[in-house]
Amino acid sequence: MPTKRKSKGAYMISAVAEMYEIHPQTLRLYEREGLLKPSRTMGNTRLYTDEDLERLEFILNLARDLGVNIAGIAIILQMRERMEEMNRQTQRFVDYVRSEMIGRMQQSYPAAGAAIVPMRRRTIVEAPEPERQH
Amino acid sequence: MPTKRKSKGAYMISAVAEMYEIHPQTLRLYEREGLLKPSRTMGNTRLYTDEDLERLEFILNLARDLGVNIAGIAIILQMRERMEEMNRQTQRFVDYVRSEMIGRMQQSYPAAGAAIVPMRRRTIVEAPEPERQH
DNA sequence: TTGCTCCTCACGTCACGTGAGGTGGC
DNA sequence: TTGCTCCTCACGTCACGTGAGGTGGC
Repeated sequence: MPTKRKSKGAYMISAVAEMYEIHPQTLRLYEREGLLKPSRTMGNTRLYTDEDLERLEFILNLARDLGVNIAGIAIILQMRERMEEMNRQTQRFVDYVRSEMIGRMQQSYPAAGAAIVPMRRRTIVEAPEPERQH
Repeated sequence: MPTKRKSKGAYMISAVAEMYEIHPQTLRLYEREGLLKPSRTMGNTRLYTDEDLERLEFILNLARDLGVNIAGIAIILQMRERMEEMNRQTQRFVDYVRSEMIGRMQQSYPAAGAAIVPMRRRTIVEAPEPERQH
């Protein structure tokens, strides 16, 4: 017996439509345009994971609140991924510098260690500001 | 006697329109929507600098080739600025690490210096790929 | 005067969202 | 059977680009 919710964190289209007050056809449109890629059951029914829903929330924020069209959302999604990758890379580099060099620095330049710590905090950037374009 | 070109690197609207095959009204529209901010003469005539034109090229790439609407372009422009700022900051940090620590590192861990150099090259990211969204 | 500039108003086109209509599987 | 799913086709609305029309300064 099918239910709207398939398993922990996997939703069928009508459940998602209800949760986000979005037309099921719109969800299918977003998939057709490449914004979402939900998995499917063997019977070809779409299954949205929590990860898909996080992505959907991001999409809806852009589409509804900011008025961005589908082409723009596609670009922004890939820029977001690139920024996240850059941040991961920067973070790895910062961690490397800290673990390999801080000890040595503290001995001769105690002030330098302080300069590295705030840098680390600023590298987390995930999404654009939800500012309204008048 | 007024000319289309005001001075080195400052263009009046019809010159810009001709160069990029864009309707003058479209340029005014982009300004009204906040994408471009050309300066003005004392007589209130728009003057586009080379910097404005670089920005315009970026906008036209998004609008014409990728089909992004104005709201999307506004978001993408501010994400681009943020990425550039992140890169500048990362670059400063990398330069700092290199100048302050490389000498010391080379003495005890010669391989570590090599790991820093490639990191520096990857931090230059300016614009999204000009891929067509089918 | 000429050829540019400024502005506002209005229209055609197209993308997006939504609805209808018909199908099929759990 | 019921209530979901899938799909395609079509329509209304709105944003974007463009044109017209009237103004003013170099």
